[in-house]
Amino acid sequence: MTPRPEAAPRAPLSRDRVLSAAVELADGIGIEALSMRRLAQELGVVPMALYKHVANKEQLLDGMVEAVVSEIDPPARGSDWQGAVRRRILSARAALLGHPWAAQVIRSRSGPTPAVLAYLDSVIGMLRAGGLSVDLTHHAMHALGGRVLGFTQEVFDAAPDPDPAAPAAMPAEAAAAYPHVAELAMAAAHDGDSVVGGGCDDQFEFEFALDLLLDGFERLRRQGWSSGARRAGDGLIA
Amino acid sequence: MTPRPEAAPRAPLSRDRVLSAAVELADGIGIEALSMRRLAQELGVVPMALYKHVANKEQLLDGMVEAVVSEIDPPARGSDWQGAVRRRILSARAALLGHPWAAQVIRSRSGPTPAVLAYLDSVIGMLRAGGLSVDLTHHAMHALGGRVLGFTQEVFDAAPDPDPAAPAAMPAEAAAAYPHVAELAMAAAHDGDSVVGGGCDDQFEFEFALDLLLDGFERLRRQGWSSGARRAGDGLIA
DNA sequence: ACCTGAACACCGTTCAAGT
DNA sequence: ACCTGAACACCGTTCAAGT
Repeated sequence: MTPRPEAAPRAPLSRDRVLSAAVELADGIGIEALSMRRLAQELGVVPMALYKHVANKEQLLDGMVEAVVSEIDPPARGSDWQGAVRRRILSARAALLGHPWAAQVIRSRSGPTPAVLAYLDSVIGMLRAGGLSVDLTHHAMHALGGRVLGFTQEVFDAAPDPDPAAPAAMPAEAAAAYPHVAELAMAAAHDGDSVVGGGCDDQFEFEFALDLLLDGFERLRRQGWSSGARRAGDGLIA
Repeated sequence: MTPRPEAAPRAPLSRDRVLSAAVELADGIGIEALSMRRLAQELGVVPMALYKHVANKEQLLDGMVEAVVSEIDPPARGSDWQGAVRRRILSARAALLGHPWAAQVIRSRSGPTPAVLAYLDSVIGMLRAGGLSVDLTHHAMHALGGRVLGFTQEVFDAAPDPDPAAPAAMPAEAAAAYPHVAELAMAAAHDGDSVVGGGCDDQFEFEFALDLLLDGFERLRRQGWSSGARRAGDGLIA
């Protein structure tokens, strides 16, 4: 038999080629139809060949998340903290809008991948630079929830902390790479909480965000706000 | 062969028995491990027997959502609108906390089930009764996102509107059963949008919620707020 | 008419056999 | 040493054969 007549000789497989093919395929046929077998077929390769480049499907999904998150624009500089944070979050939203499956997959990961951590770190850094205390920054990040990644969803599915007794368990290298994340984790640790692990007071975080929104609605109601103004914040702060 | 020695003669299968067994099984082994075959085994029944009571797995999941949502406390009466809405949303959160898979499954449904619609209708009614305009109520519901169902997540995954040209396409019976939902859908329709379908201006809704939160953070920052107060809204409104 | 075993077209992944 | 076909233990669902 001649080797596969219709297919041009494919470039050799690589992790990058596998990941970008997976992203493109998920964009095209949807995340629920993406399978190792279907992806292999798309690459003109036997299914088992993929396992040379990703350990399993979980790691494939991790890699796809990294690919999408690295499309987010780097932070712009200048202007007030609210404008800077606003631009960065809207840029994340724009990046994820091109991949409708991405928010769901990010949420389904058990923890943040490095690119996600780096992005969160930069947003935290912007809030801190704007003068928000560590405490307020912590709760603000929870309130933003998945908005911080461009979507109206919590960033990660609730997963039981694998080791709740662990103190500020962030390894030194990670703390160096993500200093703002580390600062929050450290501060939360003396409550037995961890901003990275699942140890926060979820009920408090939930009510914090809920009350911010309810108070905002009440303020807009008193002002007779209507969406003609096209900006919720307009006129809110004297 | 004697018929299945260990199992007591099972009560005859019914839709309710199938659904509550599915909820219990998902609570126990996780939603990703819940399969038609596993559920059948749990009920001491051949897999195909389930298909007498649910058309397919999608309809099984719909039924599971209905079961969980019907656990939400009915609305309490009295007190200000913020307190009433707050209590109802926290009750929804409490109901869903007992079923960690529920938020994810609700989001994965293509549209709201009747119990979900009824719940949303009641929350909308509370906001309207509190004096919020139809317009503000509409955006408030989007801003609350999945909080309205007890979790920090958009209620439904973005799905392309099957018929974007449809006008306020809510059937008369549905409009009668869910009058507050109908009011919002009607108001949004003249923009070519539908609060039920996917036709809203997502970008506006996203920025509306984002700006409410950012303004809230800024207000707290100016006040030197710290979480010792344990309530984000404390002192926000004069 | 009702129920159900076998079959179909899939999965992700292991493993042993081929080169 | 590398690659890969076959196999394993699953899926949801169809369908025809049994009662």
